[in-house]
Amino acid sequence: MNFFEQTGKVAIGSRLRMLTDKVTEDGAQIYKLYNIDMQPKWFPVFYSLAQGEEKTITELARDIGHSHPSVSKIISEMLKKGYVKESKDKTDGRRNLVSLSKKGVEISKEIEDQLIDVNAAVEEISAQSQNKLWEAIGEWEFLLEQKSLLRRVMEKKKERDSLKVQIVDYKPEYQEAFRALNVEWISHYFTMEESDYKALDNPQGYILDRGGYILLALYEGEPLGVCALIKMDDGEYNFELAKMAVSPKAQGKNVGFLLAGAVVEKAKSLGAAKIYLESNTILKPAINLYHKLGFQKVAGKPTPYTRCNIQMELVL
Amino acid sequence: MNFFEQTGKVAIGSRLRMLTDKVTEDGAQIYKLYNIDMQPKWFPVFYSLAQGEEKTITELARDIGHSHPSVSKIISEMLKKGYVKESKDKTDGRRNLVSLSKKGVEISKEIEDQLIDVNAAVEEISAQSQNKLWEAIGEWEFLLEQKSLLRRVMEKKKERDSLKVQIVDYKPEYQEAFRALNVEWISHYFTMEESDYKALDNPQGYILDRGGYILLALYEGEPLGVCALIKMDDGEYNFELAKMAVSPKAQGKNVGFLLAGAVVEKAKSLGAAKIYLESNTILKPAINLYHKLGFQKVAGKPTPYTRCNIQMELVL
DNA sequence: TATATTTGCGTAACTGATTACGTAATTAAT
DNA sequence: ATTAATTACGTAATCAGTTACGCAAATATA
Repeated sequence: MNFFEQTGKVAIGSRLRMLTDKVTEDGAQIYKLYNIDMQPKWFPVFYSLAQGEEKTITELARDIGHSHPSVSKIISEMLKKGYVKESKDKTDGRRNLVSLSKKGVEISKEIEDQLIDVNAAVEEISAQSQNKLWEAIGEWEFLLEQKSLLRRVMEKKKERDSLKVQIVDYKPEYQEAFRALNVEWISHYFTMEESDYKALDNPQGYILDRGGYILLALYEGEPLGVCALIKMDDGEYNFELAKMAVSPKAQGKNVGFLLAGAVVEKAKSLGAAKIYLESNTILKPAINLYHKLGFQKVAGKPTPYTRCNIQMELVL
Repeated sequence: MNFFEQTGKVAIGSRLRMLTDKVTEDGAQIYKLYNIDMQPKWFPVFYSLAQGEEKTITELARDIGHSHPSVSKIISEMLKKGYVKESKDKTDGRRNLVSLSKKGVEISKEIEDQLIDVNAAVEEISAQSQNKLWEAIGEWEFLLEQKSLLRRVMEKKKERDSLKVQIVDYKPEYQEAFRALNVEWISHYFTMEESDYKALDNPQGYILDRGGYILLALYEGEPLGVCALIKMDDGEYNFELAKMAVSPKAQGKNVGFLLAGAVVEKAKSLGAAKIYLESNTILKPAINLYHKLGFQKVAGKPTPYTRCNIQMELVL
């Protein structure tokens, strides 16, 4: 098993599967040892029924943590052996009440010695181990219940990505990147308009000199995201979030979220009251992002862009 | 998961399987998160090949602990994706040398971040656990390697059975059992002979009074095994092990071994030099038992029994 | 040198689970 | 009282592995 020590914990799934196989392997042999005509996979169902009460297929499935078709199949196999009997529920014709037959009850008595011995064997292994497998499984079940492995990995990914992403202020040397990243997506989804060129060709005069700001997200030093805060001339101290662009290369690297978050923080620290933005509903990831940051849909503002079909606002 | 706390450790296989499923479940999603077009089940093969060298199907299978058909199938799937390339070994036409293609090497670089994050996620779970699953698996793998679960269960069974089996000296009240148990097997496999009746009908006169002994094995108080030591009249102080019978009810309960062992001990403690016995090779379990106790095949002694086709002897 | 055994590996069938889907019975809603 | 939604559960297809088997190539043996 040296292999798994090399791969690292990613392989925990594979490794678990192999141990499962090894533990399960001997199952059939063990029943044979006790002269019990039973398949290992029947055991959970069998045990659940041995508690005495009649149970439906679905109840059994929930009990033992299998899907109901699995239980359905197991029951039909046990039926063939005569270990269980079925009866229709009188008040509910869909339900199939299953219980141990006389023969099944006999088997359940014969099986007791086996349970004792297997238990003892497992305990023996436990006693020779520093780390208790049984308890470790319980802890994992609990922790995965709280938060799935996928969710945990997503968090780790975000953490790591965040370290690589650096938010910086605009400098003239970034003008080309600011232009290119915006042209890329605008011309992909729509067509460039008059006001686009104005802002992208001359961010200094059109945005910064008018009291606006531009932030960039550098991923490992390379500018992969840009976003402008344009001062609005509505009499109050509000900004429009505009010209936000993230390179497809940065997809899934959390760049958009970090950048937009930084922009909101910037506006807040400047003492702005509101951030306004215009977008289009076909840009679903963007809309989702704005929503996540707290932007709410508003309507009715005049806009120079034909591509705008949704307007949003965040009160700071 | 309350269910498993009730069943006891017998269900460790089921429980392991369910945890395996849960851990594996998210696998495909995780690859998607990193935009990697790969199936979780490919990972072990992929990882093994990423070490650089060309490997054959069989080498890969051994490496990752799968069967070779499994690897064969995985390789053919990865081939379709263009992640690996095959080439025939020039010196051995059977071998199929597999290595990562250029595309595969690219993927292996992309995958690195994912390995880091999954590792971190697993470590996080570990840090929140008292019992380390990863290490516990390692310990189980080691201990099962040393001695399989089946073997351990067998030992536990023997221990428990031995406690229930009691070896006692013959008393007149056991004469019926002594007779019945012997008649059962002799008439099942052969036919009762003159000398059988003599010994079975009158053990006192025919065996005990002539310096012989009879031991019985009681299983939970019930006599299920009998065995006689008949003093031989060959001039030395030797015994013949005879009229050994174990009830089919006691099958697999270790009764035969305990009984025969006790008989050998008895002879030894009496200062006998040898134990001799006659049997038939169709009684395989019996022959095995004698063999296990150290009896060796001998030949040439005269015998009154037509059913005897093998003679054995144990020098004490 | 001929023959037997071993090895590599692909195909086929099986296994123990799953998800997907369909049908019938029950319950809820209008 | 219909109609819609939910529930119970069986069948079929799928999945990721396995064992069984057979062929061809290589190696060992007589």
